[in-house]
Amino acid sequence: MRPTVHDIAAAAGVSLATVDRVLNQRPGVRRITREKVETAIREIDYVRDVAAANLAKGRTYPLVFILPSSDNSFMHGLHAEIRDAIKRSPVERTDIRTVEVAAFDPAALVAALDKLADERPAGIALVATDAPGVVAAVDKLVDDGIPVVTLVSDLTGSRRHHYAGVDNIAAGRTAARLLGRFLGDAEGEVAVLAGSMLVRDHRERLEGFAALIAQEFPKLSILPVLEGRDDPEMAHMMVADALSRHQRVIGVYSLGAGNRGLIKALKGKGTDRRVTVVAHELTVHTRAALIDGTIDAVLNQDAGHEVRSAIRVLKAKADGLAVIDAQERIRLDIFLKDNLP
Amino acid sequence: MRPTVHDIAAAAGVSLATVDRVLNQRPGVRRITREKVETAIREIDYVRDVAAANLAKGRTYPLVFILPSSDNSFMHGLHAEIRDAIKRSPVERTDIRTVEVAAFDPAALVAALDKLADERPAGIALVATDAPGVVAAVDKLVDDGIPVVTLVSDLTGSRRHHYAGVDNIAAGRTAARLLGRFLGDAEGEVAVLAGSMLVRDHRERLEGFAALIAQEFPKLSILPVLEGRDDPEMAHMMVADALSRHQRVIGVYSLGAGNRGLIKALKGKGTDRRVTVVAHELTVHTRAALIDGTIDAVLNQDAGHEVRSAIRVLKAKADGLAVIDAQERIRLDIFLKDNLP
DNA sequence: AAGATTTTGATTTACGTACATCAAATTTGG
DNA sequence: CCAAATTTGATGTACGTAAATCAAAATCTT
Repeated sequence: MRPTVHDIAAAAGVSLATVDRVLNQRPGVRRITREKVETAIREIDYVRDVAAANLAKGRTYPLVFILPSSDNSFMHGLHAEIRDAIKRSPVERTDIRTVEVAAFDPAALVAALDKLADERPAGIALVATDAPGVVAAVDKLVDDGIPVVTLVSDLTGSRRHHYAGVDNIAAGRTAARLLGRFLGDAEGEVAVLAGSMLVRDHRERLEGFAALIAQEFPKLSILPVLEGRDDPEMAHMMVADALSRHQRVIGVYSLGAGNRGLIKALKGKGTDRRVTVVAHELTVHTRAALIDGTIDAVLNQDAGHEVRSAIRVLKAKADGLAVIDAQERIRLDIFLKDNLP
Repeated sequence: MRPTVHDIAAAAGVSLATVDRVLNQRPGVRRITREKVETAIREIDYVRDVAAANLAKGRTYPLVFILPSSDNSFMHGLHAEIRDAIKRSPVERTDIRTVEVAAFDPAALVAALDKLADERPAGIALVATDAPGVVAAVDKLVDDGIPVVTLVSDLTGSRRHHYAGVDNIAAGRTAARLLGRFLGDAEGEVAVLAGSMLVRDHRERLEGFAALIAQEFPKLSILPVLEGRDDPEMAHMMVADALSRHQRVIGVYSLGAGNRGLIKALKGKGTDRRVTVVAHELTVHTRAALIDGTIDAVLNQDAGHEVRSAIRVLKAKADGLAVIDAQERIRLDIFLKDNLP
């Protein structure tokens, strides 16, 4: 049988009340006694029954998700997944609230974070905007003992407890290798469609992509990045224009969220021209394009996994428990038309 | 606040004891009363607090994993993951036992399953061997109300509650497309190395692979399958032999677990010859081969995810709870050298 | 060594559910 | 309509932990 608080008391030769004081860090215990209890805990290999503890405390986990108010299908998907998580709240003892913050606005994000410091939720998940002020605000929360995880976009240099998202440099490299290998020996140009170079994940994807193309596929040259602001109209115009102006374009890497316009432009081009396309984010549109052959591969991060992982990690950190690293690693999914979910 | 049994009692106008009788299916409740309580449960949207219930019951989930006694690195990995799960048992209230059964021996598997019917564990996970007798044995367990999930290898035609594994036909098709696209316009032969065609997952992978090659890559022809029985020596000999006898081999699909021999054979061949290789299962060997360029892509199923998913599903089924389908879908991982974990 | 202070112990209640027991009420059978 | 059988209610204990209270003991001050 699993050891209980009673076993600790017996092993340490103290009363239940003292064990409780130590376990819950209540005052009024001498150093020596505290150490005696802690030794006993280690020796009998006690782990607190979190379920029983939560029952006794009537505990819930107030969690806050800070999200940019971006209007693209990935963010919509993320919101939907959070709503699903909220539906599961009674069972999971969570109490999830979302806070929307203007996209790419470090000051607004810092303000939101500072406000939460007073509120003291059990944990915070945020889609980070990369700026020194944000790093400082996050570190302050961490110092205050509030678990923080970054979601989708990481915050390097900060002491956040965890990052629930993919490695975007690796994603860019993977896209480059797929495109390069799919194109074989062909020589030509590659167009890159991004949302905005102000976003860290887009920058990182481009960085990885460009590096690997330069290193391993010298026959391919990358055209200046098209920044479509994840807007269908704009992306359509830019891609159509690029395809007509550069007849040597044989590949496209779409690393942002504005794939609707891209797909339209690709379908509009002459059917004689074969363009190999790698895009990010699996949506109804990219899925259809994958099936009809307009897109050759889709890289994806599963928003549902990211949200559930963030919640699991925040709860675990709040309880001071270990997380299963392998379980919480967010994988970069590669979809061809044959392994669609 | 979440409704409790007291709220049910109040809503239904009965006593707590009656609610308890209904909830736990104890006898001595009139039809009408039972229905009244059930209506109340639905109306106030009651969900049993599983944590509290388990606490009261002192419940643990006795689970049994039935595994083939195969000696390959994937199965070793699976065993390791189960051992990890056993370490988490105190926290997860599981009590996991593994049963080893001779590989590819339906009779032995049926015997093991029948034996478990008496033991009545809270759930059973099995690596299925595909045979009518096994289907019948599994269906009997299901009829007895014991949750059953298949692991790694499914059992079509049975009424198992869940399958924790990948779609192997899709895996074969994905391998075919990767190989076909990587080879571009080249014409030549493709060698397939399998463990044994007696194993369902290997058969299915081959089926998907051959179908897609025939359909979309007519310039490639598939050589007769090499059955290496997942043995390094044997695989080495067979592949080396095939490579020397068939000078037109430009691609290899290794769909089994015996990649050590394959890698050795590939490294032994003349360096002038370029062979594109897609293999299954990420191990230390395939990982190294991917990095040094001997292998071009690795398809993988994460044994840890499969085990944890199986456990979650079995517990949920035992409690009559819903599972999050998206969370329990085991994905086919595609690894290039750039997105290795 | 007396009193003040700190530390420890003993005990109780609570969380939401399970399960058992006994008494009371209701229904059923004859 | 009475007795027997069934159904329902009332109540208490338990699970492992949290949290509070009050008394007792130990330690510290001077």
